[in-house]
Amino acid sequence: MAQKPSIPKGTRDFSPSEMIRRNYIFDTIRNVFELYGYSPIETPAMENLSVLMGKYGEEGDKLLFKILNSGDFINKASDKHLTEKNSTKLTTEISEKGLRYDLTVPFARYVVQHRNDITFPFKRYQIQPVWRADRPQKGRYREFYQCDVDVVGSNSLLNEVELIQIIDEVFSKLNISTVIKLNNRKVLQGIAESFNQPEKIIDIAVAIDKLDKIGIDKVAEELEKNNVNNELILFFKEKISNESFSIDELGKLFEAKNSEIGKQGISELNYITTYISELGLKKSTLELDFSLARGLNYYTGAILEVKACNVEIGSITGGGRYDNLTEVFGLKDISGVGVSFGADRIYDVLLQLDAFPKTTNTSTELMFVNFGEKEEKYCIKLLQSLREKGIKAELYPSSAKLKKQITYANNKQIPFVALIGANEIEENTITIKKMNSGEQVKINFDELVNLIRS
RNA sequence: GUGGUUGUAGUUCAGUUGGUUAGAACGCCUGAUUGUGGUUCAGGAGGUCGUGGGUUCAAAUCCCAUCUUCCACCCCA
Repeated sequence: MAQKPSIPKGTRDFSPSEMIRRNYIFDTIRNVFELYGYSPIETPAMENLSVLMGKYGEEGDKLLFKILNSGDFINKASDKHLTEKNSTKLTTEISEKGLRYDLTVPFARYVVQHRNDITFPFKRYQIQPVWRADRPQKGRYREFYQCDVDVVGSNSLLNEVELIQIIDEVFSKLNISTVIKLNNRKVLQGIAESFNQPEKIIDIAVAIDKLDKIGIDKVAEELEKNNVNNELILFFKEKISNESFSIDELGKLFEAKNSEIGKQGISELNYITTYISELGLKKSTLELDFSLARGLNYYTGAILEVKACNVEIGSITGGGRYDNLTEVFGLKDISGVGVSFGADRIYDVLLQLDAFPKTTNTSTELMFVNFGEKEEKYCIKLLQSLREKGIKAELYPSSAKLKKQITYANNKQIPFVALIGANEIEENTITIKKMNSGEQVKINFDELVNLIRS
């Protein structure tokens, strides 16, 4: 009769064992964020569409989940748009809220809205789910978590340096080797400017970003299609796609063409790489990659992306500097820079590398077997004392067959089981079964505490 | 959004050119073992074959729709 229930496309349930692992990732990331002086905030799952629309480009708007207005929304829609069946125009009349697409735009809104309560520079982190109406694939979901760290109200490049350190710290704690790819939008702008096509910057960015994936020839094809001039295409073909092409060469180009923006991009990159090479990284390598562009078009300065070594998966972290994000909400001259860790992909990477810690101390350490009413009353007091000492313990809730109770402990991987029957109560002892060996010992309460702690 | 792919027991999967009662392994439950799990042995439960419609004497099998899964594009964490 009842149909099997299900969940929407691209969403997932998480079992206890998955949650233990997910929390391990979140806890690690959170600890690093706090170590670097960032404070947590949260924002609502839904935002007004006016906040979200237009921030992610045309494609992004399509990927927003929109929420229908309450009440008789269709009655309030205009007949004109209904009969025209114009979805875009109709949407604005029947929906005014949407689920957040990322954490950066809601954060910008937050900063503007609370500007009087915030002392700048404002360093915050935020770990919450986001939603995208994308077609799901592996490592790509419609609901997923982002872990964002941003600092707004500071132009200092020290922030970029610090973010790279945070990335290195997080992945070294998670035991993942990574490559951090770094570029600067100003460099790309400088290139576009040097070849007299500054207006093509977006097309160029979108095309060149695919270099690793489709190769230089296809990139050139796409640039041609977008009417980018041959001189520029040739430059990409001969220089940018060439491994040995250096930052100094690029600098010379900008000198020759007198591109201020390009020169600035180069000096920013040099600042960051010099700092990082002095500080050193634990488990990551920092690489300049002039083909890195990133789709989100609010970036204006440094852009970076992190890939895990030895795992075929999209980028697991990305971010950059954005100068004008708060401006669209009416607050000028506030620059921000931040990165976003993709917890779900990090989970997949850890799984593939088999890099989750073997011991998870989050589950029960001791279980009391339940022999009956009298024993239960006796055990529950011991249980309370153990919990007060910080030991994770539980009492089997009914006096089921001993076999069933021990099977339960076995499946839950509880290392110690306490058997307290009439004899033990009389003797004031506790029989402990060590589940890994099957060995049993009779001890007292203090000895038990020491045993579990050892 | 475009093109392709997938769905059978709790799980992973068999299932012949459409043909009687849809199978296996693992898991689960019961017992051997009434105070003892992971091993062994014996037995048992569990499926309107994703959903809805169609073709046929007859459909898990063929057709259509729909949902879901995975993949490529697009885009991205």
